[in-house]
Amino acid sequence: MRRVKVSNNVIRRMPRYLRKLDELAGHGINRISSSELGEQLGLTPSQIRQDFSCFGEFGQQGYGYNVHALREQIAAILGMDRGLNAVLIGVGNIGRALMDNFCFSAWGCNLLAAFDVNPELIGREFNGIHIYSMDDLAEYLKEHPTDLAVLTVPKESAIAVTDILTRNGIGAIWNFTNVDITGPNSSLIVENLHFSDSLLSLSYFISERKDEEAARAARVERQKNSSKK
Amino acid sequence: MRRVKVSNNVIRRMPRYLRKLDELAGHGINRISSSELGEQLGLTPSQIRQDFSCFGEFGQQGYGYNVHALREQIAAILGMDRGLNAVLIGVGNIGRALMDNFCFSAWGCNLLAAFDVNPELIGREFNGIHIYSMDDLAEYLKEHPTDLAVLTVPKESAIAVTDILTRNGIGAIWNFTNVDITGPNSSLIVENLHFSDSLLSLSYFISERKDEEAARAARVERQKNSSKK
DNA sequence: TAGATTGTTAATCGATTAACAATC
DNA sequence: TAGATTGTTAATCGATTAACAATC
Repeated sequence: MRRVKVSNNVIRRMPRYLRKLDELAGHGINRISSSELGEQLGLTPSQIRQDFSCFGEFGQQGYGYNVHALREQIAAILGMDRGLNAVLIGVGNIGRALMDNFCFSAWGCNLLAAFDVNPELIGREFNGIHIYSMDDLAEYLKEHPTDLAVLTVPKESAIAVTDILTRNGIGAIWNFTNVDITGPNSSLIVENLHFSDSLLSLSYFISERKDEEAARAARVERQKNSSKK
Repeated sequence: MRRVKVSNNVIRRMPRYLRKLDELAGHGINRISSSELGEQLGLTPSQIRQDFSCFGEFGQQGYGYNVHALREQIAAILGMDRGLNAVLIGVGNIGRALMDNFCFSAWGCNLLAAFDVNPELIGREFNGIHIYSMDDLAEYLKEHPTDLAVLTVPKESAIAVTDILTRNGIGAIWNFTNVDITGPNSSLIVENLHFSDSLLSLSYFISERKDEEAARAARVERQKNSSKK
């Protein structure tokens, strides 16, 4: 199915396609053209066809795409059918929120265990997930091959925990800490979810708009003044 | 300070620069060149200089950049000195985690109020933030000009709540729901933080690597077999 | 002054868009 | 068959990188 080296931008669009297709399927729509899909997603039809063509030929001339079939193709491309095994490190507020409310299985992942240093949490279960002591992490990973670790520890321990994880064979980290954990040399796959980066981008766009509005207001004001004399 | 229309990519790099500069300042470093910064961030010196030059001239030939001064410039660019006012809608697990643990003020935002429909939550306070009834949202927004809303409601109510927010003057939303809330026409600023999109991208990269490894293993196997005969 | 490093202009590279033959 | 729409090749656009004069 996979062919050329696919650019990051393309990959980041795939989950959006998936969500949209699920939505369409939910509305009972089972056929869609690239132009209609583009309309709904704010993308050009060309781009959509280019994106899909990185992975294969999923459409049919004169018809478009079958919503269900395309959805399954994209799910497979994203690896949702692989049942990746995950552990979660750090049962603080975010970790807890993920354990309780984030449906890992809906995205093809199995969250199998959680780890924390807090004795009050160790041994408990949230949403069916057992919480182990951090001391048992290395041992656990040796016995249970694990595809990814969800990193929700305080940022102070992010680097140290990453170290333990990589030394014990973890190849991918979903990083919720506000710290960059990519070692320059390592082949570790890191997916960052930096809340603060996201908020700061938003802050930028809000500020930009405020500046534009202020500039417009100032222009109007100047005009009023100059027409007064 | 601002000059040309700045590309999205540039803006997304700014928070990373900020974090790195904070880190450097924490280590007592007060001078850095674009090449050293590039080294540490995995970017080319050219790109870094280009990025900064979108907003002004912050360096000095033969010297480089003053860490503290540059940090302040970037903070200002991102709007961290504006004290944007925020409300949070939906005090579920993620909402709660943000209220308790996310330091809005560290990023120049004031989280001033939260809203929920749950009578057991209404009237309570978490981390000094009062929780109001959703019924009071429209009224609150009329009385308190608010720059952004943090959307942490269940995805079923995301669209309806977005509607209320925009009708009452909210111009920007930090969207934690797994739903696209951008109306095609509206000028609403939306910053998405889609957990599932992020996880699926990670899943893709893990799958890609697994496929590569499997392919390599198969190649080795074939070679072994062919050399056997 | 000589060395270092910026800010900026030009060159390259990659991603998006347009066009169109293939075909359902 | 005629109309629609794909997959793909070519053209355009934008972003990154390289080069270098300006200057601290």
